[in-house]
Amino acid sequence: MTITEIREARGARADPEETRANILEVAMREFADKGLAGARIDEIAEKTKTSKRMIYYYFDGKDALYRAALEAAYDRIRHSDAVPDLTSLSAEEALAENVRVTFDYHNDHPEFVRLVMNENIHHGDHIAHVEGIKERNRSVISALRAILDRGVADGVFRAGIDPVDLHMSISALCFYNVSNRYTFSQGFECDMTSPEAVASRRERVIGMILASVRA
Amino acid sequence: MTITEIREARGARADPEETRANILEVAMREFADKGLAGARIDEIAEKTKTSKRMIYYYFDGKDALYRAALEAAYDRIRHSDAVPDLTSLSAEEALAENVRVTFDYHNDHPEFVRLVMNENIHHGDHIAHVEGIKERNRSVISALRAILDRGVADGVFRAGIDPVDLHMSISALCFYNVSNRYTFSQGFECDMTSPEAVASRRERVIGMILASVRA
Amino acid sequence: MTITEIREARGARADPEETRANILEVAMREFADKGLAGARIDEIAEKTKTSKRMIYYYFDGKDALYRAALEAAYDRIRHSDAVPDLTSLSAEEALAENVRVTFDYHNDHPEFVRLVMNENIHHGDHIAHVEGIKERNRSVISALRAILDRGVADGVFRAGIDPVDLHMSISALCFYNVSNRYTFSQGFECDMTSPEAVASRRERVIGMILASVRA
Amino acid sequence: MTITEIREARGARADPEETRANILEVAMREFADKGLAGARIDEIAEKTKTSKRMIYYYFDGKDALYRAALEAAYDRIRHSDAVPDLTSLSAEEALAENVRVTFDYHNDHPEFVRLVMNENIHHGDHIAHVEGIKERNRSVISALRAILDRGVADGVFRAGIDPVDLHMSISALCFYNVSNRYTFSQGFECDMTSPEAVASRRERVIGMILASVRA
DNA sequence: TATGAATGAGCCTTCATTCAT
DNA sequence: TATGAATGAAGGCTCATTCAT
Repeated sequence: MTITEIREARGARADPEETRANILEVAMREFADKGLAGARIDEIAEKTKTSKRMIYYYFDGKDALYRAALEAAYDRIRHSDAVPDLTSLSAEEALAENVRVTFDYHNDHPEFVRLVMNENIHHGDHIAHVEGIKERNRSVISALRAILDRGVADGVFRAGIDPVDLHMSISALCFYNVSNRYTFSQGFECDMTSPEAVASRRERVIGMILASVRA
Repeated sequence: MTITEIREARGARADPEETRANILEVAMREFADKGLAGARIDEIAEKTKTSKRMIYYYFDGKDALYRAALEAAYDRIRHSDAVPDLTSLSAEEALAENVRVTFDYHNDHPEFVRLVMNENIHHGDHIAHVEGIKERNRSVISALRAILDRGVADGVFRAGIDPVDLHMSISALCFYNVSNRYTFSQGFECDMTSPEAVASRRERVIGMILASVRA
Repeated sequence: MTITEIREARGARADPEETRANILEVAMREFADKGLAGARIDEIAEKTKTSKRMIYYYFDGKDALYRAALEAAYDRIRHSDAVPDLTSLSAEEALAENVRVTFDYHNDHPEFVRLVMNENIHHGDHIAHVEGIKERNRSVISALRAILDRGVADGVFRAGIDPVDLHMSISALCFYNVSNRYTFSQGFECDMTSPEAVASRRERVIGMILASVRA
Repeated sequence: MTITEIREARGARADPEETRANILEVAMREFADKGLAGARIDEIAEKTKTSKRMIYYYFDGKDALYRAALEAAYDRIRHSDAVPDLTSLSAEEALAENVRVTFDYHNDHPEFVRLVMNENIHHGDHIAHVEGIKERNRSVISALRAILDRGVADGVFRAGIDPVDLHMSISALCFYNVSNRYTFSQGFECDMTSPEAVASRRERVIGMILASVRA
């Protein structure tokens, strides 16, 4: 029994921060699952520990809640160790690790992938309001650039590779595996979610990216 | 004056096929633009040459119309020459051309890409009902397999490459460029839609795929 | 039994114009009774022969319905013979008749008075959108001016009286009797609605106006 | 630094009377501005120096607060010198002064006028609960009666004038200028609020009242 | 006395769908 | 085949009010 549960059992109030976080968590799942238009405030409220009214108390309405959920999803990736320190590895190993971590993050956080899909369905209307994305992205790019530079210096990578372009390729290969899971696996009658399928696909993606930068 | 206009001027009935096709065309655009939940029957009807009632006459309701739109989108790709005859080319040239055509199809038909995104948002619930997809896919795979086999025989491609896996990579790289256009270009402050950006990305995607299969 | 009632008894549809008019009629009464903020769409719908949905079909929402009700109230006064032809009467008799008609119109149409009160509560925000008011007002003023001119020519009225100012006085005395009925009659424990009270007040108002213009 | 600020800085409690008065002041303005149904407790609370909870602490709820505001408005008029001692003036001068003061009071206290309008919108439901009104009114009437009697004795006023009826006329002319400001000035494209317009209207109202009582 | 958090009822509005002609 | 009118269910949101501290 957590402290909060004890409190609640005693009829005491829950922590406001917790209430807010709980709403956000549920909203993230619902918006990821059904999209902005498809999600229902009532349903979100029901799955929450509080009432519908509190959604309007802590957030401002459906759109604002969606934006908050989007922001939270990006926030989470920012504060994860999605891009660990790879300076002790060789350029090739570092790039491989970078891809591996990216692949796993997508695979482990389908709700993030789906929120991004959704945002693209909405022509990216809300993402501009989400702070901190560009900084995060800049650090991703500079990490990649460092690896590329090292690889070029070591004579293992080709020169002239644009890190943004490389990131796009990595991202595309990692994203698609989650985003297009349903249509692809149905259309081609193949498994994309079993641990084995995931593991083997991950290795192939790493291989593709490495092959694309080799000298 | 078109034939239809003459007919209408004479008080004659509009061509049922044309009416149906018109509704479908509008529905495809609307569903691609806003998604299943976001699109509005009223709005679709308004952009149609006929009335809302006809949507229910020709189709069965919103879901059925969405399914019909999805089917039409896949139908269109099937009847396009998206996979032309490449037997006269070398294995490498054939694969490059295959990727090029796929890339261009995605780029030229964002509504198709967006409908597929949407279908994945809906967990692929409707795509099973769409006929003819699997045949199309089988032919895509067998075409790729033929190219791979030829390349292996010619000693230019590695052996043991799974054509489904290769198609997944091609698809991912082509799809992402359209599907994640909004979030990626905003997040990384780069252009993804200018003819130059598209052309250079296309070449890089081709290069990546070729590099990944080379012996 | 009206034709419409017969139709309805037979299960046939009511006349759309009638439906619209019915909604408007009910809305006028409700808005007059409770004000814009106090009136309830649900309650209006309930008192209607149709459903709530139809309010949004024929009008656009609460505000638009309120505006339509306001417009209808002014429309009604415009098409009433509130300002009859008085050219056959003497200037004094004409002015007296003008006041009498104005007084009676206010007394007989409290919902009009109350809608105007309401509009003033809302700082006249909606009245600007109501067409035809100014024309009506101009004709009211020109009628008064004609009477005044005649009276001056006949030597019975003072010269230099502003017809807009005179109309303001007439309007104030007629309006107040309906608008402030509740607070005044309670505060001063007097009757303001009995036929006798109305008749005697009407004569006094006429007397005041005449006294104010006499030479 | 005010005494209250010093108190607050020392962590001392605010003066209860002051808190109450502050709430009432804000409430009066808000109810006058938007009406009972249109005013919002939250908005009132926000404009207050204290919190929403205090509204329920000091008053009982929205309706009670509205009643208190109404009462305060009447209270204020009661304790104003709206009806000064006029015994030293001639009957005509006294009546003129009475009208002038009444006119100015309305003009200077639009929030009072608007609260009364509102109360009439609500069919005078709350005014019965407001104490002290009738006494005030009785004194108004007896003051008028004294002036009338004096004027009759002096041979300048007609006999048989009902002071309540006279007060109704004075009130109507003074009230309308504020209450119907928005619709009248818009409808007749005239100015009703400039100092000049107010002054000239005031003189005409005085003139009308005097003309109506002259022998 | 004071406050932020919480609530449920009810309000305005929209949606996909069907009916009568 | 075609259309304007009609509908009920549900969706998003706001309100006055109360609770626990």
